[in-house]
Amino acid sequence: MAEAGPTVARQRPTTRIQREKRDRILEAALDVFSVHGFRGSTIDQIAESAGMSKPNLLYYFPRKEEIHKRLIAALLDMWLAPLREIDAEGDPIPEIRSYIRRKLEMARDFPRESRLFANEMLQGAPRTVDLLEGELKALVDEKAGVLLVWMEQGKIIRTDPYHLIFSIWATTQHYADFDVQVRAVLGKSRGGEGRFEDAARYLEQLFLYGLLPKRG
Amino acid sequence: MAEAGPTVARQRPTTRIQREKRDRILEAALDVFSVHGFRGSTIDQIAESAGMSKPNLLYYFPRKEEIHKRLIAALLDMWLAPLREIDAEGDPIPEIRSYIRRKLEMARDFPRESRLFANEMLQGAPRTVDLLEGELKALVDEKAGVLLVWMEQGKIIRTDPYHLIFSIWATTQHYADFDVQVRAVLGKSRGGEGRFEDAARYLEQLFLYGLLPKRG
DNA sequence: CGGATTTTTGACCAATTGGAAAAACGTTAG
DNA sequence: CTAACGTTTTTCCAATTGGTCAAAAATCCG
Repeated sequence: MAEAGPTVARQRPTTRIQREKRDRILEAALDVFSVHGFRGSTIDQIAESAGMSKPNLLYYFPRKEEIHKRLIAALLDMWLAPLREIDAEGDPIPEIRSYIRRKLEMARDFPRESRLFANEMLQGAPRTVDLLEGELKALVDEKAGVLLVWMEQGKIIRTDPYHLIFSIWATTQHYADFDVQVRAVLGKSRGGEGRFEDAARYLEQLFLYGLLPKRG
Repeated sequence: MAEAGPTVARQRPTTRIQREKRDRILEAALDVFSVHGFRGSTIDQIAESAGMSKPNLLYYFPRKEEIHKRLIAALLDMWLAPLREIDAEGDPIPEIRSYIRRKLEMARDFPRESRLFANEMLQGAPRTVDLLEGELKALVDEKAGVLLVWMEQGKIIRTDPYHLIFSIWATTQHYADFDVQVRAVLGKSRGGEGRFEDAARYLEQLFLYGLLPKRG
């Protein structure tokens, strides 16, 4: 009998308004969550920042956690893209250099995403642990393998590939997560937009040559 | 007339109970604030974690912000101690090495303090900005000067001393702030207690030699 | 011991929180 | 145009929040 027509409620297509509002909500939520964390953020805050009423917002995302989950999922994907791009067939040094550069650009261009992630980590990743142990670990394992090969080929120094990756994450994300501190320490004169280029230059030196002057 | 005796209420000395309870509260508050941030933490949570009732807690610290302020103040002092210890008269390489080591030990032994600080930074340091621009900046300026001298003496590579300090902060604190992620990625086999020694070895290599293999 | 002081409790409050329900309002395809 | 659907607002709710207050209980000291 079923073939005669749609008897069961079909997924209605999302309307223009739905797409627009959902986007506005996610934008606003990113602002709020990235600063105050999940528990510290309120639906009211997000709604106001998105320019709508709380019940109106809840019409699009029935609960607070839904919004947060969506943000985290989108974020992780984007966040790992640079790591995915590391090419085992490429030249080690340029590959690592451009990985660092891309990560630093992300810290500059998407600081809210970085902070959202940092907030989640600080809280023990209650809503993200599975992804970390699954998708993330798998990807890092793979790239750590690539690094190991490069080390065995003598292309880069023999060292711990996992901690190498951690140190790239740490140094680049620092400029998003600890932005206030960076600005405060650099002061008005050097805390301007130039700080990312300075950081890029410094990090390149550090990762390639370290701090010891060349001997001989 | 006033000399005859104490007519105005004197500061009574703090009792044993006061000292004990205040300590217990600060301990509990560190647990809670370091995970959930200021806004995400509740007095009830802290009180329960400290094993006392909310009104009882409020008897010792009349408001939530008071507790947080005390924690941040104590923390900053402790946090900057290793940087203070950098000795302009000392040998650059050992000085920097032991600074890295000390910072890493702090991330290992005081992860809650590190996370409390990170939380505050992520939120834009609303209760800490003054300290950052004052005390902290002054100290970093001083030590950046020391590093500059070392660079001019050819003892270490010529580079940006501020970003050098940032990179040490970032790489060491990462092991406290992103602990969940580090454990998840390293997995059960390598995520155990050994990870700090591995990190120490790796960071020493990185900061001294970089990733390029020695040529010639 | 006994009175003064310190500490703890229980009851309470106004504001805020996440969310539900339903009515009112818009939009749009037929 | 109008019925059906999508959207928004209004009203409401119970739980939680930071914090008060007076009374009760515990402690301290001579």
